[in-house]
Amino acid sequence: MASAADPAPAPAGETAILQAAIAVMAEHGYHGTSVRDIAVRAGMSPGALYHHFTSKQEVLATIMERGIKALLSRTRSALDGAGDDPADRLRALVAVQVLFHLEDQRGTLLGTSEVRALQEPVRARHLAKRAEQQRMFDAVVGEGVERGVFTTPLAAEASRAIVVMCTGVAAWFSPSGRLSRHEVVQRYQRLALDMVGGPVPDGTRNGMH
Amino acid sequence: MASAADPAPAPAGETAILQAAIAVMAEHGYHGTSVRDIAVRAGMSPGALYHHFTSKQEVLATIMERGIKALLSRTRSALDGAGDDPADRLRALVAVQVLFHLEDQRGTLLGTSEVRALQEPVRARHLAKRAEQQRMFDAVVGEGVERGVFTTPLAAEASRAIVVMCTGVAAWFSPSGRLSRHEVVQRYQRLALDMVGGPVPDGTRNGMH
DNA sequence: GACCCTCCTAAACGATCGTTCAGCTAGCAT
DNA sequence: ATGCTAGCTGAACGATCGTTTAGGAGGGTC
Repeated sequence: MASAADPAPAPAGETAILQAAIAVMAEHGYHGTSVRDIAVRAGMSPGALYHHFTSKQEVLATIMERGIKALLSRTRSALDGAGDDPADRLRALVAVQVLFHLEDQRGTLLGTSEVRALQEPVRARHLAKRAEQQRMFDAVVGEGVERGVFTTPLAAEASRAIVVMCTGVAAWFSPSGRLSRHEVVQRYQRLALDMVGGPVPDGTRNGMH
Repeated sequence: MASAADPAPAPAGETAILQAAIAVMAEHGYHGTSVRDIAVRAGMSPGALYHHFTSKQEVLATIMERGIKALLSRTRSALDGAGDDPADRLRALVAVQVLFHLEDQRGTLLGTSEVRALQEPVRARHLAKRAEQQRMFDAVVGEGVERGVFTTPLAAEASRAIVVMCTGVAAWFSPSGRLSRHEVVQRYQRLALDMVGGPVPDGTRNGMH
């Protein structure tokens, strides 16, 4: 019964290593983090790490692959349940993108700044998945423009800016800050729709002065 | 006469070290770059580096301090010459922010991902200057909203998103790509004004369907 | 010619790096 | 009891790290 009640069950083995690596690498970067740093934080000796991973590089690769896979999966299922309206679909994309990077801020910092530390061919695979993620935004924005729901002449630029802006929340958000996660999502949905020239709630449209 | 004609005069001494450090550190990060890497690329032996800097850390500090100082200086003088209209002032800020990060893409990558490698008190000073830079955007957006030129209810979020979006160009821009620097500037000016609910040229305003 | 200063090289320093290895322990199957 | 395996410890390995040191080449000044 203790296992269900523990708020932080102090994970062991592979899970402990991955959590420790995310924490330490997010702060000091891949090359700024030693295998000893990771092992100590995971509560084991340096050698024990090599029972679960073949190298420090494989630890990073595992973190990055699972992270991008989870993001792509959540993004796809959000689109699946978003209906047909381009504005709804863009709101769904933004909600997932913002929430994902808010829930795993340290993982996001790793994902954005340590791609360069990945060795091939993992690095190329990772970049391909990031491009795939971007393409889902491009498609939703592009369809909105085709249908006349979005009026921006800068679909490609707006789409890229939206992804960058949503990823950026991981760099400044604080759970004890002024805004809740939900409020951040709502505001970024509005900003995204403003960028593509999409519809916003009655009485609050920009330029209605 | 050769010195004036050489396209790349192969800098020596301190300049060579700084240029080499920016190039190598932008690719592999501070901890992923050795003093030997920097020295070899600068055309000297590792020990020679210590005639110009007291440590590898001081090399990074010099790069970061000069970079943020140049950005702040250019931003301030852009505002000085921008006139009174909030839209013009925001366009001036965006132009500087985009151009600066396009002209020194590698320096930008360093500036955004290696702040964590800076030691105190340089790190704190650097973060303070970054906050100062953000505050200049906040002030321009805030005044535009006060005057009714910008209609967004999300001034703070839009301001932060604009800075993030403009900084982000360093990550994807290619001089041989589809867009010139000038075109990027113009499009990002438009995106920024869309985000704050500002005026855009006649016949192209969003929502005019 | 003597002196100094700038800039450099070559070699070496101790520390720390990623990784390996021999061996110990606890649990489970036979 | 015996054997097997998973998970771990502690010590050690060669390599590379940031930095220091001794000394030399070259140019300007008295």
